Amino acid sequence: MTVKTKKREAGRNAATGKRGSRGPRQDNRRESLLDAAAKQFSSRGFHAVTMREIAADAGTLAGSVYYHFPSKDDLLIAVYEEGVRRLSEQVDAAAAGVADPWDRLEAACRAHTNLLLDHSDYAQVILRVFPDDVPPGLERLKTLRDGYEERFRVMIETLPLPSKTNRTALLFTLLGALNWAKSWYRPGGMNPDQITHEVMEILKRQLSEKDNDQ
Amino acid sequence: MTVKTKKREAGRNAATGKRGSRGPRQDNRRESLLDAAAKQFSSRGFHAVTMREIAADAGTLAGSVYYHFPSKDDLLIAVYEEGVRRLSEQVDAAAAGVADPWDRLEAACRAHTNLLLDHSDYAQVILRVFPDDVPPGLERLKTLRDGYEERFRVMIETLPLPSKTNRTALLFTLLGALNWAKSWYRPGGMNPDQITHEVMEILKRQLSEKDNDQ
DNA sequence: TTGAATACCAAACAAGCGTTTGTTTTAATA
DNA sequence: TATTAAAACAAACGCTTGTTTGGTATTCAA
Repeated sequence: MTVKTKKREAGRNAATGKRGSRGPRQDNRRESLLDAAAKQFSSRGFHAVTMREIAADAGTLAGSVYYHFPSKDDLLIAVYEEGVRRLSEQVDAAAAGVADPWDRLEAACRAHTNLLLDHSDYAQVILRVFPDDVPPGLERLKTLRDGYEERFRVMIETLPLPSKTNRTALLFTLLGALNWAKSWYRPGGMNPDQITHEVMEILKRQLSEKDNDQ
Repeated sequence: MTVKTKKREAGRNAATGKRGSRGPRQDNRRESLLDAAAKQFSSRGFHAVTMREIAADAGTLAGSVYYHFPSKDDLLIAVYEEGVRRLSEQVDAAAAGVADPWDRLEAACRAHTNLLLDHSDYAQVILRVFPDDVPPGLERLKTLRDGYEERFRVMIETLPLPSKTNRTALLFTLLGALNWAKSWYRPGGMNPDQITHEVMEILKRQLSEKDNDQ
């Protein structure tokens, strides 16, 4: 369950100049395993998924997973990290180069929502799995999520708003609305872009500085 | 797993006039079991909790749970139903007799948020447990949740708003913001009433009819 | 072509799971 | 107080879980 004596120094050796050490092979199944884990964890939650199911999904056996990941907990953490990485990457790319603060925020939210609703099992794990599903890794997962959300806080900080506006509340309202969108995302309904736009309309419509007192 | 042949006709006999039938005893542990299950499910999720833990929490043994509930799935459904019942009760009571549409909605939201953040393990189960954690009961849980949320839809329907306002988006933004509030509910931070108020301020501030075009 | 590191397999392990069973204790009724 | 249903106990069941182990195949640098 908790951290254990690493038994086989699994995975890629970190570029030690050590003689005789070799890099990872090209046919190794680490990536397939991560993909399978992301798919299963995101759709069914951490505890409902078994190592045998993940392994089968990746075309291998439960025992073999342990060559790449020391435990089920670590496998989840690896997926979670990759999820945050991909979200950060997409959101930063979408926001980059957009000058207007509101447009920049909306572009970032659009990327966020798209990954979360459609395009990434990795990202969806972050919504489905609770940090306390994995006691040993709890703090690490919280830190990862906080680091990701930080960029939204900064974007909201730079928004032109009436000075009395509670920007913290605005941040959490925005994130809550988007992260909850899965429950109103039905086939035949609105797509991620539309959902994002509607939420932004509601939040920004009359929050712009000039229209208001103060 | 699925529905099974009920083996012992457990629990309260439904007022059959049958001779010799007796009602439930007063010292029975059904309620303690429900409480324990609500507490555990809400804080750790469905699959992470064992029947033995729930039983121990209620001061009894795993096998004894089956006198009151035919399966773990059914136990969850019972908790979920009670959660929806309590939320509905509190929200309806809070909204009753408030004339102004915005004030009524805020009162309802305040009740909702208070139960969800503070005052009810039962209510919190609804946020923590996903319907597809329990495949056999999936539809039932979805129906329960939808029925509960319906009252918010109705309250938003009666709000005085610019006619172009997307009320569906407003509903989901509101529910998303409130249901996500757990992540910004930290000791020393805002309390449920304050959180609710801040969210409402953001959503309603300039959405009132008169200030706007159309 | 060799040899050693990488990657995987196949089988087992102990522990824990939800559930069932047969029996015993407890409380309310007559 | 005797009776009977309600409730709980105690122990086991079959199965699944995450994980470990020892051996085998595969790849690639030398």
